[in-house]
Amino acid sequence: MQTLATMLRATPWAGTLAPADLARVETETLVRVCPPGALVCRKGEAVEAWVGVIDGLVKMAIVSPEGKPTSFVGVGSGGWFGEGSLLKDEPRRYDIVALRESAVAYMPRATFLWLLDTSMSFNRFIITQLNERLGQFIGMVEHDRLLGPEARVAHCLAAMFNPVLYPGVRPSLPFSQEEIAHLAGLSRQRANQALQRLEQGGLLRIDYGGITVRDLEGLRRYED
DNA sequence: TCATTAAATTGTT
DNA sequence: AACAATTTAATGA
Repeated sequence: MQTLATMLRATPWAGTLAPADLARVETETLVRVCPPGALVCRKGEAVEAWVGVIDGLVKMAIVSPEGKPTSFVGVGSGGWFGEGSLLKDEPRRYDIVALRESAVAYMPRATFLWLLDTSMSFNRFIITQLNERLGQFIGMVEHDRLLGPEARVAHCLAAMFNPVLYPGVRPSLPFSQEEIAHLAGLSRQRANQALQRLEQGGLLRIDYGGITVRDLEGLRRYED
């Protein structure tokens, strides 16, 4: 996944578009390369585009008034997000931060709405996307209430490999343990211990500055 | 290419 | 939250 063209070719809805229409989408969509730590989108700004990750890794996050950062979801290569805010015509509610150098696509609102009006498969894709996202968040609440730290981390990482939401994610994720802690809503030392237990269970491998998933099904099914 | 230093990340208390 | 150990990146010979 390196260019907008290859990303679009891999999406299910692009295949049913007429070549001219696909070309139009490609022309109207902007691509920007964001260095690590850069803001891809700012909280509070008007939502003028649907955002896709061509290559790289970004996260949705906010900082509390006290300055405590909380991350919600990571989005890897091939993922799109922001359709909810785009449809509701509201200001963006989260910051989007690049975790490493990432190529990001911005599809203008007009293009997005035009696809909604003209392409049935695009509509189906959006419905599926919203549905998957809903399921992801319901799962997060459920795990947050019922399961221990190890399972929280496990499910959090497994969610990064949802093939519907993030088609192009590779098995190794450059997430520092601090990032994982933010994503799972844990302190860093608790996340550290959880990761070590998961590594002992053979579910993943801890690398410097990241982790590699070895048993995705095991992570999905992990329970205390 | 190798050695030294700085910065980031991790494991532990 | 703070510390020490480890790994990577950067710098210069």
